[in-house]
Amino acid sequence: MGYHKENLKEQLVEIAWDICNAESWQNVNMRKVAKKAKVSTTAFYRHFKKKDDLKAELMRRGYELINEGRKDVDTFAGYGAHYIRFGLDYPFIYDLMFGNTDLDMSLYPDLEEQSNAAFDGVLEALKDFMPDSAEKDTRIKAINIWASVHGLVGLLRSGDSHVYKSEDLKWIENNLEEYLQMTTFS
Amino acid sequence: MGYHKENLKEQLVEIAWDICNAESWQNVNMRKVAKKAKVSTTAFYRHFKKKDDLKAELMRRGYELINEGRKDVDTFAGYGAHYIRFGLDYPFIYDLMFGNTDLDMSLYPDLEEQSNAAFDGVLEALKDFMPDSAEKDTRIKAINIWASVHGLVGLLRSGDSHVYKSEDLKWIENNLEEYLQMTTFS
DNA sequence: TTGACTATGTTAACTTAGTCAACATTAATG
DNA sequence: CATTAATGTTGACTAAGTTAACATAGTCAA
Repeated sequence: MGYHKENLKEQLVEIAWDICNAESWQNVNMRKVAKKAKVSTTAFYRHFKKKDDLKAELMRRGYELINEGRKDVDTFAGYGAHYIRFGLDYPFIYDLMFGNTDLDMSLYPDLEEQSNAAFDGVLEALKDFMPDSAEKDTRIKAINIWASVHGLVGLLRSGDSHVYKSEDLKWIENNLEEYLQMTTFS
Repeated sequence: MGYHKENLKEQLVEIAWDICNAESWQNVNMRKVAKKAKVSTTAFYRHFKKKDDLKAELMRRGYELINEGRKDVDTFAGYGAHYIRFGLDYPFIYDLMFGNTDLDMSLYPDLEEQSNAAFDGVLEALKDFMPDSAEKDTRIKAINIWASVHGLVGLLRSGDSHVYKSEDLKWIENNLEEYLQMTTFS
């Protein structure tokens, strides 16, 4: 009877992912994760140096998920919509990835790589879409789109307000492609 | 000799603001704030119910600051630039305001009001700028601009990367108005 | 097989941080 | 002046990240 677990590291990450995905990173703590894995609280430290490492791993998986899914997309607007939907489908994972995680990405090369790949996607897609533009203009545009997409996710999630009406947000959410077309290439 | 402090509540908020502004909200803790104010750790609880109240107050002041400053601005692009500069000048306060603060704003009406006013500003300025557009289009555009501005602050702050070159970011930062013009009304 | 080294777990305890309860003092009010 | 409300203090509790010391299991060379 296993004093050692099957593949504890993987298990811990999955448990943490599930909690984070369902309830936010705030609700992920060592004692809870350990209990679900049926190990002692500190078993974690045999596989990670600190809690931040776990966070980084969840983030990395988030990017991985985005980057995989994007391979099926062909239109440019569909591309942006893909990112936005990720933010809506995995809100708490998204928070982890794009919130102000005072995490130093350079400490986690695998994470950094996935993160860069995500932005790369936008840039490449844009190049195909507007092949005649000057290189710099394309990059600037990509930055703008990236910015818009992320800002929009925040707004869509923040919901109603006396100023930006929820009917607008609903319309946008249901017409992501059209919205992106409207605002990106007006 | 004052067993009671001059205006402790105000003092605590200012100390917290300073720490947060310089080092991020993560580094604001009751014991540190109390020590700087030369009172006991728990004196805080005579003026606030919990730490979140302090966070809400800092956020409210952040919005207040943005909203005041914006009265001097006249051009639309200048307007967006004003928001962006706030994000760059007060990065940690900005994080507090627009990061994923799982704070329920509806619990803090004063905060909510300032927050709404900030978005309102964009909408009003836009209406002046494109008076002929349909109401709904204007609102959608406002959402898009709001989103872009916030996303951009994030990018400007995240700095270099192998994909979005820092030279682009520098250019944008030094030419905010032009960038906004380019991307908003292309 | 054995013995030693390494990986992986466990227990106990330390630390930091938010918060509360009980008590003390000051200020204000009738 | 006596009472009461407001504001401070001390001490303690709790949650959560983390470390140290110890235990066991697995691996691999002699």
